[in-house]
Amino acid sequence: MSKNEAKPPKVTLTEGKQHYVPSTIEPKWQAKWEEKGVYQPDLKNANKPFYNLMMFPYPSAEGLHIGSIFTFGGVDVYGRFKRMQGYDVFEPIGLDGFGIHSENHALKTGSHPIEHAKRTEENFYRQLHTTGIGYAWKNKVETYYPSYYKWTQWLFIELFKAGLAYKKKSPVNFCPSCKTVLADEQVIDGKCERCGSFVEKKELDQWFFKITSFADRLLTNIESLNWTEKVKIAQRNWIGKSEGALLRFKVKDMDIHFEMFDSVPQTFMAQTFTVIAPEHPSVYALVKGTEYEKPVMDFVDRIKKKKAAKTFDTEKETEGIFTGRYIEYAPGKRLLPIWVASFVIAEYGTGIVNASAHDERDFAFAKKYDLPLHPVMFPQDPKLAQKVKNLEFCYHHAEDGILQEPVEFKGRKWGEVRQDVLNYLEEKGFGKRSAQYHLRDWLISRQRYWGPPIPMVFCSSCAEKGLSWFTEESSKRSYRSVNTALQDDKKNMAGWYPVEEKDLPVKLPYVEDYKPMGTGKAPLANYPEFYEVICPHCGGKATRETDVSDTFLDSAWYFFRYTSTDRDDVAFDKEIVKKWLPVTMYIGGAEHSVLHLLYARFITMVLHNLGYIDFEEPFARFYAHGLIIKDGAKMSKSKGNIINPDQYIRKFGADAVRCYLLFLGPFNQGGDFSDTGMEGMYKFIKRVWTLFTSQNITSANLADSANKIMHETIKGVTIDLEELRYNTALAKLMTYYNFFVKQDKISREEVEVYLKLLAPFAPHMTEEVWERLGNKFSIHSGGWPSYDEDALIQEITNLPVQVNGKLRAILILQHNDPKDGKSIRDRAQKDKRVAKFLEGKTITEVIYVVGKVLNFVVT
RNA sequence: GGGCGAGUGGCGGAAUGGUAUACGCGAUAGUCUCAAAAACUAUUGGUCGCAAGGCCUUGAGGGUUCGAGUCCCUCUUCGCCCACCA
Repeated sequence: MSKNEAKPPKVTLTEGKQHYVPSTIEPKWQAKWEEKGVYQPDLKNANKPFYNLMMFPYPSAEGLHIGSIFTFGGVDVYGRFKRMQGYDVFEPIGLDGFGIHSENHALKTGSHPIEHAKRTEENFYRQLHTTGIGYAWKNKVETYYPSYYKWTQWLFIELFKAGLAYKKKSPVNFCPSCKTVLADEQVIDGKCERCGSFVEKKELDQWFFKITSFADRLLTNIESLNWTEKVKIAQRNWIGKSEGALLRFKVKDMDIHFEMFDSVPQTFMAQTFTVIAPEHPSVYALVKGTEYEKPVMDFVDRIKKKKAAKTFDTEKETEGIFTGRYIEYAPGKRLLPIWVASFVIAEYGTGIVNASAHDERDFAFAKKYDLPLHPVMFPQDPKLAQKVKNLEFCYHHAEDGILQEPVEFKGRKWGEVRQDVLNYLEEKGFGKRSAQYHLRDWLISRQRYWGPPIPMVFCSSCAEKGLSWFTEESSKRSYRSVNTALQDDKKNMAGWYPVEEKDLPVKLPYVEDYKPMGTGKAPLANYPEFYEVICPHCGGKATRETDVSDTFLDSAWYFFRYTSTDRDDVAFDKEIVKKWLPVTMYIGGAEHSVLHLLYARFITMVLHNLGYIDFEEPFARFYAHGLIIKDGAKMSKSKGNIINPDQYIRKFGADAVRCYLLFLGPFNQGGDFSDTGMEGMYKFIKRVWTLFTSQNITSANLADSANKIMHETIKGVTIDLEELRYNTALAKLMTYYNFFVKQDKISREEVEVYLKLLAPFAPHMTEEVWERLGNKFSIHSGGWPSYDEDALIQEITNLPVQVNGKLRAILILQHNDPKDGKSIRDRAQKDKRVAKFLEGKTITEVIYVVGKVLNFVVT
């Protein structure tokens, strides 16, 4: 026989051949699974609850794209694996449909958001049903139905009553195109996250959640979470805790004191001037009635306008103006001129700070306006030190910089002196240790239509009397306030009352004209029939809040609701939540690292504080999946590279599509989509089908080699699945298949084990073959195969032999060959491939790692 | 500017410090066929060689080690996130 002549395969594939037609078997099993409730756990009585959750989808009207099959499929593989291991897996699905994105889409297509949502919902669920994912369909949740947002509103009220929701005028990010306010997190490079327009600053009355009062707990709890590390890092950075000193200074000739935050207190003696943010409320007080009033206030106006304008580049345009005032700087016994400076951030720290020669921005500012500088820290190199003295460059953050002042710290290194300086500042009474956070309060109100109306009522006559829910109702009932430091905010809430729980939900009325107005008022403000109400306290005329809440609030608690969709008397069933939460495995995109994940943690902490739940972290484990891209770019409508999965599912079946996507690359990385590879995966599924549906299965015992590879594969696939390494798990199954094809016969045991290992990946095909083999329904609720370590012992092992670390030969060792160093060494030296390289050399050392390698070191 | 991560065949990718390139795609040749497709068989990092076999190869350079894709340092390219945070 010549080399290339075709050999018939050992296992005949033509005999009794059954064609693999996914389009008939897939819908059949989807219907049966649902009918039998295979994926519908008994939430009350489950013994081994496992909450396997996919991050709340926010589907667009176009429906799922191929990337969704990757992520949803990957989540499902894990759930199916856990279910087969004997867990009661709860894998619910729903959709997040409120929000600007949907509303904008409705505006664009000229339909009403409600109709738009209905269409999206229908399409979304239709597509999802074709994927065969093991969802608990009875527990669906959609955020825009009153049965859901009733409880979103309830949550708002709970936060309000706890003193965690407040309203205040504030400069906010306003998108002129979306005509709404955006949270800081939704502004990217000064542009709107949604539409890309440049964001403006506007002063508007807004509702906030006091997430900052949880900053420290949100930060410290991160340590205990089993989350993808980069997401933990992103959260830490976002919370942005900075420790340092809070110092207090008096303004010369005025009864004004300023507190200032200094995160680098080591060089405090270098401070020579003070800079204050243009937006700082005290700027006017400093200059009022002086010759500086007009120029300074003009300057402030100009900078404010510039900042609001789209072209302001903070890097290049540092500007300032002198106020004519001075800080009495006690530590240095000198006066510091106060300047208004464009680069100072009003919202960070206290919006005013002393400046020194050891900060780059301050240094540059001083050079520009010829302000005094007084370096107090120098490099060890005398030449460089002289340059610092001459103010040739800014010397900062140098671990081994030597301090000269104050005398108490003369000669000590910057990097070692921090704690001592902080103690010193406290002892001298200049200030105290303090921490600042980058995290801001959560701006929760939106001047839009498509969201849950904020369930609050304002009564102006109560407001005049200083009355509010806090002065009236809360004192009648014993209501535990979460935050006792909010007395001032509570006073500012005069006139506000939450809607009574019995009157919830405040339904979002169907209105024809839902377009945003761009006036700072929401569309509902045009509908007196909506907002005109009776004050719950005095019975007078009052008005409803017409803003709606941020869609991130909808998604900050949905995982509670999934467990209790049958209850309309509570947001969630405490007992069931206790049983199922925290979520055992949460899988989602890393792009939600800070927004959704932080808000969900915050809401969970609040519910914990209010006594509703006994845990304070919602997600025990979070795994960030990767993205499927197309031609190197993220799929997006604007690029026109969105791939619709429908055609592929129709052609290749859901099993092949999801296996292909998961095989592309590691689950936490994703991959680039191409349809050539999909054909290959389809062929693989088909080959497995053909092999197992042909009549070659015997009841014979396994050959030793077959036994070994079976146990090897069970072990490998089990470990890979636990780590969500789907691509390598599939590779192992392919290798195992390649082994089958070379066998004369296959035993029933092998086939069953193989089908089970493949079942999480290809649920329909394996279920069908499982049934054809006469097994009991369903493969997915049957057990997961276990492996036997003893079966993994190698009969024959290969031992690489190296000379100076270079591979020269491979020794084939039988199971009972002597494995001691001497025997192995003797054998290796006799091997001609090795001997050749030892000839004429002196062996100085022999490294032998049992079972791994033998290495001769020669000279 | 700061943080995180990644550079491995034609392509996607695999490798607890111990046989680099598993698995798949693609490609080439063959069997079957009137032919094509499908299916199956074989080959497939580069290079020298008839062969046996040799040499080279994980972005570049250095280091640690008996041994480095893997650990350390320098550089470089790319990706993502944050960014006037005192």
